[in-house]
Amino acid sequence: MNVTLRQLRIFTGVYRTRSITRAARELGITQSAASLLIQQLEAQLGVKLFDRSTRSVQPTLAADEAFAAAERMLSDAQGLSRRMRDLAQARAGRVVFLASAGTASALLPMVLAKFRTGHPDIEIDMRDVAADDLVPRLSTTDAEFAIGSVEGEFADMTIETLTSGRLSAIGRRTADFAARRSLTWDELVQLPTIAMRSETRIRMQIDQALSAQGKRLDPTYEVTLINTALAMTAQGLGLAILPATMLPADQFPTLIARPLVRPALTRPVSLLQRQGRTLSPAAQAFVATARMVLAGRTAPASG
Amino acid sequence: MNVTLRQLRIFTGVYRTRSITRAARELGITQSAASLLIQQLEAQLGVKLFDRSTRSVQPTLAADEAFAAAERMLSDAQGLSRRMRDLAQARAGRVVFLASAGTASALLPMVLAKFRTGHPDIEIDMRDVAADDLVPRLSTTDAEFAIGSVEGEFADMTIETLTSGRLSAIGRRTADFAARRSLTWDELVQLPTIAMRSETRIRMQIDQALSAQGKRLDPTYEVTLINTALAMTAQGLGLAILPATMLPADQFPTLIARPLVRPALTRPVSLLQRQGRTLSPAAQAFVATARMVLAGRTAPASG
DNA sequence: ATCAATTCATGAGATTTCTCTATGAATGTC
DNA sequence: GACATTCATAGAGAAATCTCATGAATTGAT
Repeated sequence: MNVTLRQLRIFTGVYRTRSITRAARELGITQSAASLLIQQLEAQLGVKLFDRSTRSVQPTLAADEAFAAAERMLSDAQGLSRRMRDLAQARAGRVVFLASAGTASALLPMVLAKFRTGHPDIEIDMRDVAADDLVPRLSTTDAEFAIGSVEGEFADMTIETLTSGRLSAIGRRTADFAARRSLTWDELVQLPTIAMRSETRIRMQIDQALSAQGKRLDPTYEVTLINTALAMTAQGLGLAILPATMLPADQFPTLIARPLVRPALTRPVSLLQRQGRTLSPAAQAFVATARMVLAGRTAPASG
Repeated sequence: MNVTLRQLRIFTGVYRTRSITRAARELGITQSAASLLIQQLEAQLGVKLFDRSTRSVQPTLAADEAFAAAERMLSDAQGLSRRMRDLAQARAGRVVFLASAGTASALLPMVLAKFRTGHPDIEIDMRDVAADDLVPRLSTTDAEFAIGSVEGEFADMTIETLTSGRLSAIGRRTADFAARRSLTWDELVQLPTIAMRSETRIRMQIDQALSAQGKRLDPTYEVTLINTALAMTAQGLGLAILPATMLPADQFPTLIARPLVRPALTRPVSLLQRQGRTLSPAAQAFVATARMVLAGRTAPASG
């Protein structure tokens, strides 16, 4: 057999209290059990640890040395337990995940803010990545999950839609615009529009869908960053063509979104995970927060 | 229950080999036992440590952290075992002991030399002390034993005579002197003599014994250090009056000792130990060496 | 597609280990 | 000298741990 932490625990107790009886009481075992544990430890280490008589328990020199080592191991053990408990309760740890550029800039900041209030000590490593890279990167890096607009099926991946936004026209809350329930893509032709540059995934989805119907978006402005589009819209330069989910209400209180129809397009925001890999508790907590925050933003099934 | 080293041992094995079966084999237990231990550890830490399927055993992030801590504890445990084994076998450690000034200078150097050849890594802390202080110091300091000329009984102390030297006249190996079997104290009066100063224990013993018989030593020279007396003798300044044990043959090859009689006096060299306190293995080894080396020097019972 | 092989999980039973109670021996106290 | 305290030990019972047998999932080969 081998040295056990149990033996070390009683050993340090005896060492400190200079009494088997007292140490046993501390640990909640009987004196005889403690006596036996000490004898075992001595046998396993091959060293006398205490000179004991019925009246006194004197540590030997070897015990002095052993004590230091034992204390260290026990505090390591306690540290390990505590650390693991913190991890389990998502009170500590680190969340490494991938986010597509659009999601990272427009949608995740509010998730991050919410998460931080509940889990202030968890480190977050959000890596923004081109949407096409989400799946390959997730397979190869240490990221635990990915959030972004991904459609289709992938081997060894599970996909869960967190929210999906209808492609919308976003504009200032004018009486005119607010009165509309929706707009058609055709109507946009007559209006100044701000769309994402055609290299972006959002724009590609739009162009594909429209061209299938023989239509075409011809924006007044083309930008790279979602925030730029929104800021320009807030300035009255035109209507931003974006998924409704991408509009942070608190940041742009003057703007409202109206769905675009004919065709109605939706853009999902999905959570990707590697199959058969549990998320760390911290990641689970983060995902839960994301679900909660984003669920409130899902567009109704139709409208 | 609590985390055990056993669990950590199998945990690190599984972590390294990525296989419960292989780790179990390494530890010499069955796969099912290993599987169980991992489950226990997970339960106790409250964290999933491996994502396991029948085909793969993937450590989680928590496992990465736990592994480092576990490795540390295990290597501490091994270090402890090894260190204790070294101590037990007197391959390491430290011997702290007291020696009376005379013993320390004349008798112990050869013990130390012998001991060092057999136990090169053991540290020695020899504290030389006035003979009267041996007992009180042994009770209060961390010295494990004491060597010196002590007679009588002491509470809580055991005394063992290691060697005893007859009080002798030490002189150069002249034909005249070598022919003598012994000398009487009375004969000394006509010879030049070198004795220890009257504050020393050796001298006090002599003076007491002689005065009981109405005699008296009247030395030509009085010195403090035994070595001084011997060096002077070697120069032919006179006969040194010392216990025969105090003559290191290798250091003074020209000198020989002849016992003094009427009265014949002996001076023991004793080992003092605290009762009920085991010596450390290193100290035991040292004491064994001392017994061995000094036994060869004990004067025959009479002659 | 089927079959064999590998690997992990689980349940039952056996074994080992642990712990407790009871008791004895030693030692210091009043 | 009686008493109280403390450690050691023996025996019984409880708890744990291990092994064996088996099942389920997955991979690779035929």
